[in-house]
Amino acid sequence: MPQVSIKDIARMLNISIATVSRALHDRYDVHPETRKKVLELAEKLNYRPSSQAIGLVKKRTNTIGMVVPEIDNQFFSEIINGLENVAYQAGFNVMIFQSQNIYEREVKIIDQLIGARVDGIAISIASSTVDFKHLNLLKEMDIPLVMFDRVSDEVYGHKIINDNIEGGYLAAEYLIKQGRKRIAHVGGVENLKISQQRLHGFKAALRDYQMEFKEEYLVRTTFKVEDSFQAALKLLQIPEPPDAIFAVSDYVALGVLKAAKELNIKIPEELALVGFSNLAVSPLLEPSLTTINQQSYAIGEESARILLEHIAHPELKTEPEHKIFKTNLVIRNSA
Amino acid sequence: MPQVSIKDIARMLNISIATVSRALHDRYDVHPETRKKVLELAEKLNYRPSSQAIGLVKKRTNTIGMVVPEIDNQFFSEIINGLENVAYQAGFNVMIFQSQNIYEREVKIIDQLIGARVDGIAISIASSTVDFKHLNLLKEMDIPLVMFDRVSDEVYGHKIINDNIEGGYLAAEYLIKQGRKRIAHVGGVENLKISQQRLHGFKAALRDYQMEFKEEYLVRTTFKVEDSFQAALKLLQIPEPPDAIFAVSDYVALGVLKAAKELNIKIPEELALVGFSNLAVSPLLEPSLTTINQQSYAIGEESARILLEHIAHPELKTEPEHKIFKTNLVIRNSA
DNA sequence: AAAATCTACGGAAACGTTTACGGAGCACAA
DNA sequence: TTGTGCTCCGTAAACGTTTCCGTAGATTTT
Repeated sequence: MPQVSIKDIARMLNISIATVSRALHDRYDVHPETRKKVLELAEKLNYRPSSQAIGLVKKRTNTIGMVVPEIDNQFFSEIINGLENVAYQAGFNVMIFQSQNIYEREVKIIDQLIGARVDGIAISIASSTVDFKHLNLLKEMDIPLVMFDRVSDEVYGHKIINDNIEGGYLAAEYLIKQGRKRIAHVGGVENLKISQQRLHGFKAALRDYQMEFKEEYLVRTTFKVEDSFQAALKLLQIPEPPDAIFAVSDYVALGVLKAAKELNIKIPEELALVGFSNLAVSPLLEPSLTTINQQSYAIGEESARILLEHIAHPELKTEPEHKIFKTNLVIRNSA
Repeated sequence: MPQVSIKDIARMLNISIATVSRALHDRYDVHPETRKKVLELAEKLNYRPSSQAIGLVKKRTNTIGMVVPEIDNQFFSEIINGLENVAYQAGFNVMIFQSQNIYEREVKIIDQLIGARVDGIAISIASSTVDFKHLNLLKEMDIPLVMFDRVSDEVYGHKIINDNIEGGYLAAEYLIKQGRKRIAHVGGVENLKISQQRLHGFKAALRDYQMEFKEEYLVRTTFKVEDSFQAALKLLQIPEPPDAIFAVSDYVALGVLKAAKELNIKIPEELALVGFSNLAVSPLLEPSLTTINQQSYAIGEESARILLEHIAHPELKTEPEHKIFKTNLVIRNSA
C-alpha cells in the first residue's frame, strides 16, 4: 500500500477525515475507542503525514535551507554539523545545497529555497557573487537570513564571522616576532571579504612594527590545494624569496607546504609558515602546522540559534545581529 | 509583499487562476497579450511557485533524500558532492541528513524523508543499526533506495560499494611482499560490513601466503582519529609488537601515525603502515601514507544515476542493482 | 417534562497548484 | 442560414492536511 493518507484511513474506518486528524493529534474531541482504532490502523498501514500538505495549511515547513560554497571542505562541513545539530533538536530539517562558488547556481538555489518555503536560510556566499539582489529579496519576503563566514555588507541580514582581521594580525605579528624579515602573504580571492580582512590584519601588523609591505610578496589563489601549490611555486622562486608566509587558509598552506617540499625548502628553518583555519589534519602534518584557530562548529550552532529565534518570533523586527568570534594562534612546528 | 501566489496574480489581473497557470507554463491556450501581462506581474511581485503545492498534485517532489553517518568526513562529503552534482543536473534537489551513526536518529530521518515524499533515498547505514525495518519499509512504499558504502544484506535495495575484500587483500599482500612478518590490523566497528570485508581480504591474503593470523594482532576501533590513537598505543606496546599495520581507514591510520610518533617508532623502518580511503591529505602527511584508493565521487554519481533511473521508470521492477568499484594500491612512503 | 450542557463527530473551507473539460465568441465555408 | 473549427478562457476537482463551526444524541439540571 504505497503512501496512505488520512482519507484512506477515514474511508476504511467509516469516519470523517476530521476525526482521523484529531485522533492522530491526540485531541480531546475524540472517543478513546475511536482514537485507538485510528492509531492502530495508521500504524498498520505505515501512515506518515505529508509534510507538504501540512506545510501548505500551516504556512510553516520546519525546514531551514543552507547553502555553502562546497561541502567537501572541513570548515564548512563542521559548520553544517553545528547548525544541523541545533536545528535537529528544535525539530527542524535542514536542506543543504552547494553553490560550488558559482553565482548562477547560488541564485537558482535561493529560488528553489523560496519555492520550498523554507522558514529561514543560512548562507556562506559564493566567491563569484557580486550582485546580491537574490539575497536582498529575502527581506521583502520575510524570510530570515543569516550569513556566516562569507558575508557581504550589501546584504540585509544577520552576520556571523570569525575575527579575520585579528587573525591576520596575529599571524603576521607572530612571524615578525620570530625575526622574519621577508614576510609574504598567499591571499584568497580578492572580492571575498574574508580575504580582504585577513590581508588587512596582516598589513596592520606590518605597519605597527614598522615593516614595509611589498607588493611582490602578495600573491592570490583560490582555496584549492592545487592552485595554491602553483602560486607558491612561483612565489618561492622570485629573486629574493620570502622567509615567511602567511597563508590565507590551511588548504592554501597545504599547497605551500607541497611547493616547499618540491623545491627542497626546509620548514621552518628556511621558511616559516602560518595557516588559517586549524583543520583537523593540521597537527598531523609534518611539520605540524602553526595556524590561526577559527571557530566552525560554534558558528554553525550560532547561525541556527539566531535563525530559529527569528523564525519563532518574526515580530521581533530588530536590527540584524552581527556576531564576531575570536580567533587565536596555535603554535606548532611550521613557524 | 511576502509570498505571492497564483491566486493573487489572477485577482489582480481579473482573470482565472487556470489562465495564470497556463501563462506561466508557456502553454498554447493563452493569448500572447495575456501571457505577457502575467509574466510581467509575476516578475514584478517576485512570484515563486510553491513546490509543496506542486508536489501535492504531481505526486513528485523532484527531491532525493540522502543520509550519511557524518558529513565532516571527507569520504562522505565527496560522495555527497558526486550525488548532488548529478541530481542537480537532472533538476533534482537533495536533502542531506546525518545519522551521527545513531540508530534512532536514522529511523527518525527515514520517517521524515517519507513524510517529505522524497522521490528516492540514498543512504550509508549507521554503524549502530542492526534492525532494518525502517529501510525495508521503503520497498513497500515504492520509494527507490540505494545504499552506498555501508550496505546491508538484510535490506532490499540497490547497493554500491568499493571492493573492500580486494582492498584488504591488496594491502596485506603488499605488506607481506615487503617482507613484514608480524602484520596487524586495526579494524573498524564489528557489525559494519566494510569492516568485515576488509578484514576478510586481509585474512585471505595471509592464508594465500601461508602466514598465520594471530588474534592479538587484531584490534578494533571506531573511525575517529582519537579512538584509533588509543587503540594503536596499546597495540604497539604488547610484548611482541607488530612490524606492519593495515588500518581499516585513513582516519584510523592517522591515529596510528600519531601513536607511532608518540612512541618514537620509525615509519616505515620499524613499522609499515597502509591505510584505506586515500584522503586528500594522505599524500601530504609525513611520511606520506601508502593506502588503498577507493572511489568516492564516482560512488555518489552512480548512486544518483541509479536512483534517477528508477525514479523515472518505476515500472522497471528489476532486481536491485549491485555495483562494485575496483580499488587499487597507492604506494607512498609509509610502507 | 422541558431546558441546558456535554460528548463525539461531520461538513466544509482553506492552503497553492495542475489539468480535464466545457463553452463563448468569432471567422469562414457550404 | 447552419455548421465547422479555432482561439482563448473559466469551472471545478483533486492532491493531503488542519481547523472552525455546527449539530445529533446522550446526559444532566431545573
